[in-house]
Amino acid sequence: MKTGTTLANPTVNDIARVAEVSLATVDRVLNGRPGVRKVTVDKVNQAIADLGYVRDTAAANLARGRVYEFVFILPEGRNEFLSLLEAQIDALADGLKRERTQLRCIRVAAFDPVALSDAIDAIELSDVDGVAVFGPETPSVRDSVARLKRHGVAVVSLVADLPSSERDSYIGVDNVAAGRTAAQLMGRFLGGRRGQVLVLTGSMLARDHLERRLGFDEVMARDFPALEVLASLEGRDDPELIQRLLPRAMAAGGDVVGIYSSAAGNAGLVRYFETQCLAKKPVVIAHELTPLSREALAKGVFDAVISQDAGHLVRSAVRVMRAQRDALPINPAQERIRIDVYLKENMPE
Amino acid sequence: MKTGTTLANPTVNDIARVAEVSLATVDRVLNGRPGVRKVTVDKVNQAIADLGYVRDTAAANLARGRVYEFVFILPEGRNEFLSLLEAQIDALADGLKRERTQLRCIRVAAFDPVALSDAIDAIELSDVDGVAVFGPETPSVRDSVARLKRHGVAVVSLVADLPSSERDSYIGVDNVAAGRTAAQLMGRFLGGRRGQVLVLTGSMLARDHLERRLGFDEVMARDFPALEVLASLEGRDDPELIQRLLPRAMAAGGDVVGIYSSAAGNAGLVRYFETQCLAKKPVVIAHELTPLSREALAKGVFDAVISQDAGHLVRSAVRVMRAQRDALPINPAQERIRIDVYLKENMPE
DNA sequence: GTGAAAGCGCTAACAA
DNA sequence: TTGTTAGCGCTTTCAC
Repeated sequence: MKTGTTLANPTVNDIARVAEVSLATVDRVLNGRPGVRKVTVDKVNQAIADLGYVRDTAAANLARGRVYEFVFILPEGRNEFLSLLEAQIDALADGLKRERTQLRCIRVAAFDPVALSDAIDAIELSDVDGVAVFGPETPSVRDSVARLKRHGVAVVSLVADLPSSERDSYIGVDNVAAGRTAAQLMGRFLGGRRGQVLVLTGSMLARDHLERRLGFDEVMARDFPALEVLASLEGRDDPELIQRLLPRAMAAGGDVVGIYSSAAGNAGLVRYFETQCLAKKPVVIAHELTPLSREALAKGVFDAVISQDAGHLVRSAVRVMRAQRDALPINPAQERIRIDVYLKENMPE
Repeated sequence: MKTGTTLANPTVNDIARVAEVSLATVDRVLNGRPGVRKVTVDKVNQAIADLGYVRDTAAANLARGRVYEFVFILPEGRNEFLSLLEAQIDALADGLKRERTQLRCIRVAAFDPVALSDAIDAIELSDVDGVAVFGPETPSVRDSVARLKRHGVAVVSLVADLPSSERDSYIGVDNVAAGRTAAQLMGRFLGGRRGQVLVLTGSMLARDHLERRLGFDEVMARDFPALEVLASLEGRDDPELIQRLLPRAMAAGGDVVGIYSSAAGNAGLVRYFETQCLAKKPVVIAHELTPLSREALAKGVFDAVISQDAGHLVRSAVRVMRAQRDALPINPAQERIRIDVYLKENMPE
């Protein structure tokens, strides 16, 4: 706890005095603006180092009258997780107005790389400070991201990473680990039973879904060889489609003792259980805590839900983009999105 | 996303102009200072409402030259969770220096109400804005908290609540729910096995431990009648003591298939498993993710860990105390501390 | 290349 | 009871 710092923090005035230059020059050096002799720059930097100066961002922004403009690009589609995410963006946007920060939200056709890169390309570079992208990674998307970066726009990938693009960072959970977690819970909850496990996925294009499946298979194969994991059912996050596909798959499987719903579109799954009357309900593990999955948990239809906090996701995205724009450091621990595990007992609220 | 607001936010100057008063008067009204006629107050408030004014906190703090002073009171004792908490306080303190916020940390004898209230009473009221208290609730502690509140100091309870005191809010998990979660996991992981479950607790004085036990018993009795929950082993968060008590309890139990370690002092538990060589390892559920419990999880000594994020805890405490001091609203969703469930698959890092 | 001075939105002496 | 004014730490014209 002890601090050896002088109590009064040094200011630009102190730097100016020590370096024997004017405030304007200090500012120029501080912000890397041209038009200062090298010797002067050195003098100022020396003073900064000597005094242990740290810039007061609040004061700087006040003086600048700076307004941050961030845009979120989300897939279209009315699934519960997306609604949650958008609600959080709206809520934060409201609170951030007093902090000179504007949030905007764009929706593009889901699982459609062209639509996504078109949307990114349509962004007016001049009045945007950062872009948060939730969508599939393809060459055209990579190019669009590269264009943003070339123009100094902060870019983060949201929920699903774009690892080979130039995005500044990824805001979301480690989806492979999330899949592993689901598998561990599935295996443990099944407690030695044998049988088949059905996996519901969204799209093979979606990196998050793919990674979850990877992690799930890995742990199932390693730790629970008595359980047979069936091929994925591609539900495209579409409740109707899922509800249609499910009965067929369940029948074909033979002895399905577990269902892992690794994507969105839980509504279809829930409705299936409402209409069917199964002798022995399989263990169900799903993703994302939403009003729908909460109810399913409470009623015992879902046994566990793996989730990521939507509020944290958007707050984190904004913090990271702002830090990136201001060339300020971030706190990695604070920005790490946790893989939340919910049983009916630990649901928040 | 659409906003109907005028782009240029109204400032105190606008209010002054519209209300036809001076800046000083506006400021007085804004800050509820006395010495303004009722009619004038009304005029100003009218203008504020009409313009939809929201105060720029950054500018206000800049002008005030305000420095927040917050103190954390933690129990003494070198257990891993406390170290984690203190490390987070130190880390945040460092980052907060540039935001005019000072954090201090006091340690008082654990499980000792008198020491705690003495420590609270010793706080210099004049130079403290808020106090975060982690300790047992007793009449003397309640009185000490009341004294703080009388002097306008913000008070939050940390980790364990002081519900009948006048603390402004509680920063920590719902410990009853945490206990319930532990029980659900225990029962599910045991998958129908019968036998006994040992509960390790810290102190009967510690509200958090008590509440966890309550929740644990509730769910075990309701959902897993085949499992017999034994009386608590009071380990006082002391690894040595725990290591001594454990073998006896295990032997006495007969057929212990599960251990719920509801408090700190996991080191003793881990050491016990290192020395003993059990035929069939019981399912172990512990609290708080620390370097020690991470390793135990990774090695399969612990099966699950219920936790609360130490970083979140202290950031939240600071945000809440600051908001309280500034009479500003908080975002309850952001301040809600989650009950984290960790398996070896979803450990962060 | 460098500096003087005004101003961002707000607060706090000090006058009146 | 109210207003005038200087100033928080930083940026930014506009001169020199």
